[in-house]
Amino acid sequence: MGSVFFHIDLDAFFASVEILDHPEYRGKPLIIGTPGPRHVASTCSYEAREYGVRSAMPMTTALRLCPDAICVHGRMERYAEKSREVMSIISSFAPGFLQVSIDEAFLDLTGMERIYPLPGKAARMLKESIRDETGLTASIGVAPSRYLSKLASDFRKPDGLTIVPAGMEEEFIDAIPLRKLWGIGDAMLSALERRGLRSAAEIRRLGEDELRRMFGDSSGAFLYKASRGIDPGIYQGEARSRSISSEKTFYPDVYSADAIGSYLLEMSEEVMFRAMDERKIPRTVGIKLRYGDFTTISAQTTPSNGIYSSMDVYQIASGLFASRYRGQGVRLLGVSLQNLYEGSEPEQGELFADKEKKERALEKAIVGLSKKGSRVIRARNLRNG
DNA sequence: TCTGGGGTCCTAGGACCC
DNA sequence: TCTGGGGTCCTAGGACCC
Repeated sequence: MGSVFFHIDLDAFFASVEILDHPEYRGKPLIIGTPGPRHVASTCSYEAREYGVRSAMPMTTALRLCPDAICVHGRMERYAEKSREVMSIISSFAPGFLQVSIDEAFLDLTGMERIYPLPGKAARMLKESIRDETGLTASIGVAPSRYLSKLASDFRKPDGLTIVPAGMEEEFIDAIPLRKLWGIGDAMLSALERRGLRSAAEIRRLGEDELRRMFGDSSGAFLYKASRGIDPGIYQGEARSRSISSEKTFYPDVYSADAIGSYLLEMSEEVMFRAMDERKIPRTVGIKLRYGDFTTISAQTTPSNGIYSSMDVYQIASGLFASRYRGQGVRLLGVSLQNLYEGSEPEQGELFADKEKKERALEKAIVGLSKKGSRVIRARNLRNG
């Protein structure tokens, strides 16, 4: 009768793909990440986890914990390819498919008792198909809400299956530490602790109005629902692109104005090419600037003239940079496009110079070429072109 | 522990409008 | 001239996720 959701989570996804492609890595501690300062691990094998290595951990720390780990650079294109294989298996298993990241998806099996009378058995079948057809293992959570199914898939890993039956929602939530609830990070955890709230059961004793007063409307409503296992609606928004960004951390810090200029140019081109590829036009350009002491500054502007070429982006980004920069070593630079709307041409009646038209035509040609696999995109070509 | 890169969403204040 | 209320857009910063 009630709702039935699956959350499917691939185990140590990047590391598992590397092991598939390099069987000699099997059984060894493996880290996806570049050794050296200012790098972090993106994933690691379960063998590495035994040493305490975790995702997002600085590589220097990871290698201190596990000096013998094999480190490999991430190969995003290969992972995306493998992800498509898995997602096609999952999406053909049942309707109500919702992919939420490269290695995770939801299925809605509500009302499918005829085909899958036992959700647990269905989940085992799906795990087997994924393993047989791709060589990868997945952990699955089965629960009456998306939110709970996501927590359930993480409950037993790797190759796990956790079922939360209707009526057991609160018991299950109570078995999970607050910090592991989706949407509760370090800041929220401290805010809760400051008020003596250490468990979902304690949060549940407070009314929704009280929680909203304490934590604000949005967080209050979130806590009220999450502590009861009700989906707080985190995955409801349609998946559309709202921003495109590129950023880079340097080691050592960068001081040279020339170097900063060429990085801004390169990143401006990269984000604008991606926008054109998606047939989007940005209304806002932003920059991000981080100094050696980790102070982070962001700035954005929405020019009335419109943004139609990567030279527009570069000029705006340079202007923003110049107006904020306080002459210290730069640890990180980033360029972003926001407020994207559909379209590949300027609005009708919009004024723009001949030069702009040519610039845009040239860039469109380059996007076309790069789509065909050609590797001709180069910042320098445009600079004097 | 010395802190990536790519995203989404929220908040708070100010400008501006009716 | 001492001063409402609601709405929208913009900016800067921050929390959170994978």
